[in-house]
Amino acid sequence: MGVPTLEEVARVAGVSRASASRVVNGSPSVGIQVRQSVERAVVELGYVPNRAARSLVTRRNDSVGVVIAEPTGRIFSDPFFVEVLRGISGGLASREMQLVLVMSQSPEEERRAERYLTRGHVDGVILFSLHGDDPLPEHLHSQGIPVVVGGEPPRGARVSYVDNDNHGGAFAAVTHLIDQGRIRIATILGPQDMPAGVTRRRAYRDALRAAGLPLDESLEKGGEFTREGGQRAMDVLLQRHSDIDAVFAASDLMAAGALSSLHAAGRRVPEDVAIVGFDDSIIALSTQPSLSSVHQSMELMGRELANSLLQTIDARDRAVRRVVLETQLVVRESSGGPPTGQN
Amino acid sequence: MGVPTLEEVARVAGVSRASASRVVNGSPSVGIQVRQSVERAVVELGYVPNRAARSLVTRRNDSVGVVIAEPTGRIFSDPFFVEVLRGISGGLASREMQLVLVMSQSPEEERRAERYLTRGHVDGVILFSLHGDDPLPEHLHSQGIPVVVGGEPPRGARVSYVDNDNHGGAFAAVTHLIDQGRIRIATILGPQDMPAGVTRRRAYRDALRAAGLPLDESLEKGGEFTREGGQRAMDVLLQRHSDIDAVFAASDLMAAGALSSLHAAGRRVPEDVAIVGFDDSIIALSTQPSLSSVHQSMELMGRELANSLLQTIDARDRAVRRVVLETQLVVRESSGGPPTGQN
DNA sequence: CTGAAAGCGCTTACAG
DNA sequence: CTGAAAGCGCTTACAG
Repeated sequence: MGVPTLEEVARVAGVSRASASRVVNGSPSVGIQVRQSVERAVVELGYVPNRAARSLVTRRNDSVGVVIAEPTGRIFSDPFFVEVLRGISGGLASREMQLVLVMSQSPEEERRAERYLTRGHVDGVILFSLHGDDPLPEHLHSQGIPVVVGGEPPRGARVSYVDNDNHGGAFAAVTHLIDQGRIRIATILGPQDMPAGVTRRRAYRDALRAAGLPLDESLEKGGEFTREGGQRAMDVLLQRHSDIDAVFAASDLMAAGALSSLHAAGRRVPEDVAIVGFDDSIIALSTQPSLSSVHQSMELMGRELANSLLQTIDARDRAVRRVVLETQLVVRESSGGPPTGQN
Repeated sequence: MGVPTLEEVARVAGVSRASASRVVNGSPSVGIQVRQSVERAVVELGYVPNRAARSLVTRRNDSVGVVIAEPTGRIFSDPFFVEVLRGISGGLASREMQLVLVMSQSPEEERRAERYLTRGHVDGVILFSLHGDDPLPEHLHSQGIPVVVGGEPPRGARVSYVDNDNHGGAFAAVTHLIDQGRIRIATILGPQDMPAGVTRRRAYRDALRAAGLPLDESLEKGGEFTREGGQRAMDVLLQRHSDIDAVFAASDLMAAGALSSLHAAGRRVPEDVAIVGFDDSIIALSTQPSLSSVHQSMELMGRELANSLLQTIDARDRAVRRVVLETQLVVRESSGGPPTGQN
């Protein structure tokens, strides 16, 4: 007994193994009679195709690799990961494709991962949370492996990607502060070796410019993408300019740090200084006061990543697909929104 | 050309396919001569075994399924997930086992996931973040599939598991508050349909009892495992007892909510009320003041989950393995620790 | 539309 | 210790 095979399905249905296979794979050229009896047999026996056997002949795997390149310790962005994974999982589910998760924590493991991915174990690869100029996406792509990247890919990598509208979101955030009558608006920059960091800075400047406000580099201060980084940056900014009345921080975590700094300096938020973060992560609701922030849907990004990859795999083309997802400003207490738990 | 096969390796090495296979699989009964020439050929050709072909005959998959049963929306515990995944990934890496992630977001998807897992697509399953009395672990186990659960499994499921020492951690937290001279110690309970919630409550009581402090049920108040839940619970507790001088919250997120409530009520933390959370998540460092909390290593849990599962798979036994991981109290500002960023 | 047959790349008794 | 051979469960030209 054990697990039923196609052979048994065919026998029960009274047809050849080839016909049974055609029905199972939805081939159109199958007689209605044959189809029905095979379908009945499948149900009766509880038949499920053996992936390995199928894979051996089709040379497909019905699986995609998902690479999280984040080294340990950069937990700050963790809350995103699961959301993205959820989205990918959802996007893959309808196709019965499985999600093979690859996390490399050491250069050694990274090499192993790359070997694994290039040896035809997966039909395509989704990469996200890339640091700096990671050569992996271009590398995979040049080997003919369908690849799509979450976020803007490293320079020089001619691969498909799905990104959030960082510019639009940051622009809206700064414009919101301006609309509140703020005129000395500082910014806490994200890492300038990450595309998102660079883009959010550009949007900050563009928004000031659009409003006719003067640019002043001393109102910009970067730091690590951490709470402490945000706190220190805010300390410095306050020291430079005691008249700052608003801050746009490139991440919620940095904004939370800035909040501490402002608190320590005796500034009231939002009365003295208004502040807006970016991510709209769980942190935005944990701070006191609650944090205005730019919302981005990481689950949607995951779903789009899956869709893009599936399209590339199906099309077998080498076209570069780009998708930019809308972001949205959520106003909370820290920039004058109403108190308490609005979602 | 294309990908080299065992056949080619054998030809280059001048041996039979069977011998080549034995070398690749590390069989001991192979002559040194044969071994060396095969190894050379493997390197020369860059040979990597075809998983599908191997799987077809061995009836193993070299993959384990990881199920995250968490429905969308319960993001609060997200930061854990990636850490656990990282641990699992690390634990699996040495064995070249792949991690197939299964996230089901609807009952429909859950059925599909279960079908997938029971059809021999994976060699074993790791489950975590189970809610209530999920029948899945027992179900899989009864079908002979190696299973290990992260956290205490649902009642009635006789399966292996890895858990954090919830009792020890909570006991230490409450004892710490007592040591600080606090005598009216309230607790914000976690969901009582989750083992962790029940155990932490029991530990709270045990600690009070051990110190000779009276038990008082009106000092216990539960709520959802959210920030708002914590806030509301604290509101109620303060209303019941204006003389509360300490709080043990069953999660950091609830503690953050309690902090807001205390703030709104004009209580100073830790001067008037000391507070300790549980999880030592990123939230503990985002609050103002920083939050004392019980640390648990979710990455370690992941690693142990992988190890346990691998053992079960190898042993082919049905033994129930239990591992309890140490937790550790981290004292920060909210209970009298020194200010600012100690890790 | 349907079936007989070849073959995907590997492992593993079975002999020797 | 080594090799010839069978067989894992499936798909897919190829004929008809």
